Amino acid sequence: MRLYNTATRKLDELPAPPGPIRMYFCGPTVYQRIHVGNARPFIVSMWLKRWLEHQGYDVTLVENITDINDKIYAAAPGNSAQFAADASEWYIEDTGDLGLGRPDHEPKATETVPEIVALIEELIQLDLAYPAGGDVYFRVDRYPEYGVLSGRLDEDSARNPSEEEEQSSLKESPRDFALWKGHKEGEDTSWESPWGAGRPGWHIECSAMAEKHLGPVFEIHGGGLDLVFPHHENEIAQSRGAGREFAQLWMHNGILRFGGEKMSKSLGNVITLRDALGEWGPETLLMLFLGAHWRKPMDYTDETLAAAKARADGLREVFRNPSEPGGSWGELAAALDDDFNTPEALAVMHDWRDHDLLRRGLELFGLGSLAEQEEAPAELDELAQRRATARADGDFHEADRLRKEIEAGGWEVRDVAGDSGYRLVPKA
RNA sequence: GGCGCCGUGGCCGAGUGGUUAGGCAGAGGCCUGCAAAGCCUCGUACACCAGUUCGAUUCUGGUCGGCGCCUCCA
Repeated sequence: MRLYNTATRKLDELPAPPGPIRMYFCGPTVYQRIHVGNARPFIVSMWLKRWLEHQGYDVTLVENITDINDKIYAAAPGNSAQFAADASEWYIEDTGDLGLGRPDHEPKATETVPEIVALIEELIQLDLAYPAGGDVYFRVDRYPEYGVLSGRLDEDSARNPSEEEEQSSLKESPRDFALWKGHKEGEDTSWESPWGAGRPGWHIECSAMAEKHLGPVFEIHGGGLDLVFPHHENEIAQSRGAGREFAQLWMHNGILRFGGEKMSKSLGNVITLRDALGEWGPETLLMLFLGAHWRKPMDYTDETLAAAKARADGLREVFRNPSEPGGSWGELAAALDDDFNTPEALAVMHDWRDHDLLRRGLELFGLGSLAEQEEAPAELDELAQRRATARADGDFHEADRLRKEIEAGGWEVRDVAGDSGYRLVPKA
C-alpha cells in the first residue's frame, strides 16, 4: 500500500503487514460543536484504520481532543473545565453517529500535562527552549530543519507572529513559538510547572500525546491541510529536536469548502456535523466524502449532497434486485492500496451486482445499512395486497388509488415477477 | 509579497503519453395496464498559449483563474 506523503512530496510505500501501523491524527479543539469540515480527518482516519486492519495490519490510531485553548476560556468564563468536558462529549456523540467506530485512544491535553511538562524541560536542557516571564518558548533558530515540511525554510516566511502582544516581547525571535503559557487573569484553569502556574501551548500537546500512546517513532501522522504550518512544523521541531524520530509519513486531507470558501469556525460559514447528520443522515454524508479523494478540496453544497444521496439510494437499489455474480474484491483493494483512492473504489463497487461482495465493500466504509431491507408496515402491505387483487381483476382505477394511498404512507409499490407480484420500497 | 495545491463533458469526480473511468442529471428505446425498478443506446471533455514528442488532457515553461497556508483553524 502506498500513500502520498507531504514530507517527501511523493507516494511512499507502507511497511508490509502486519506493520505495525501507528497513526496519530489531530483532532478538534472543542469550544463548540464540530462542523462537517472537522469530520473529514476523523472519517479518513477511521476508514484507513478499517482498511489497514482488513489487510492484516496491526493498527493503533490515536486522535486527540484539544481541551485547553483561549477560545474555550472565552466561551465559558469561569466554567471552562466543565464546558470543555461537555464539548468533548459532543464531539464523541457527533462523530459516533457516523457509525465508523472510534480511534483506539482519544487523549485530552488536560490528561497529558505531566508528559508535556517533562518534554518542555527536556527541550530547555537541550537549549531548544527558554523560559521567559512565566512562559516557555521554542528557540527556532536552534533547530535548522525548521520549515522542511511546509517549505518555509527562510526566516521571513516562517515566522510565528501570532502570540499575544504582551508576550511577543518576551520572545527572542518572532519565529519562536510558545510551549508553555503563564497563567493570565480570567483563565479559570492552570497547572503547576517549574515555570509557575500556567498551561501548555497548542503544539506541544500533540508531540507529548503522540509519544505517550505511540512511542518515539510512528508510521503515520495526519490532519487537515491547514495544519501543515505552523502546527505540524512545530510538532516536528519539538519532537525531532528532542531526539525522537517522530512521524514517518504525513497525511494531509483537503479542505472542505462551503460557499466557495473554507468551512471554518473563524469565518463562521459553518454547518455543524450534528445538523448535517440531522438533515442528510450518515449514509449521504459518508457517500459525499467517499466520492472525493481525501487529498482534494471538496465542496459542501446542496447539489453535491443531493448527488451523494442519489448515489447511496442507487446502491441500496442493488440489494432489491437479484444478486448476480461478477466483480472481485481485488479491484477494490487495488484502488484503496493506491493512495487510498475511495472515488475509484466507489466506481468499482458501482459495477458490483453480487450482494455479498457489495455488502462487504460497503461495510468497510460504514455503509452496510444500505444492504438492509426495511419491512413495510402491515397496514401498507395489506393495501398492497388489495391492490394486487384489484389489478388481477382489471380494476386499474382502484389499483392506482391504492398506490397513491400507499405513497401517502411513505412507501412505493412496484410490480415485480414473483410470488406476491409486488414489492414495497420506502420512498427515497 | 512568500510557500503550496488545483483548473476534466450540464454537475460531481478518477485517471492516462496514443485504446470505456464511475456517479448524478438529461434524451431515446425495451419492458409495464400505467408506473417504478432493471436493461440497451446517446455526450468524442480535459482553462489558455507556447515547447518537447511520430503523437499530450497526461511531460516542460508561461498566462489567466480558483483555493489553502503565512493569525485561531481539521
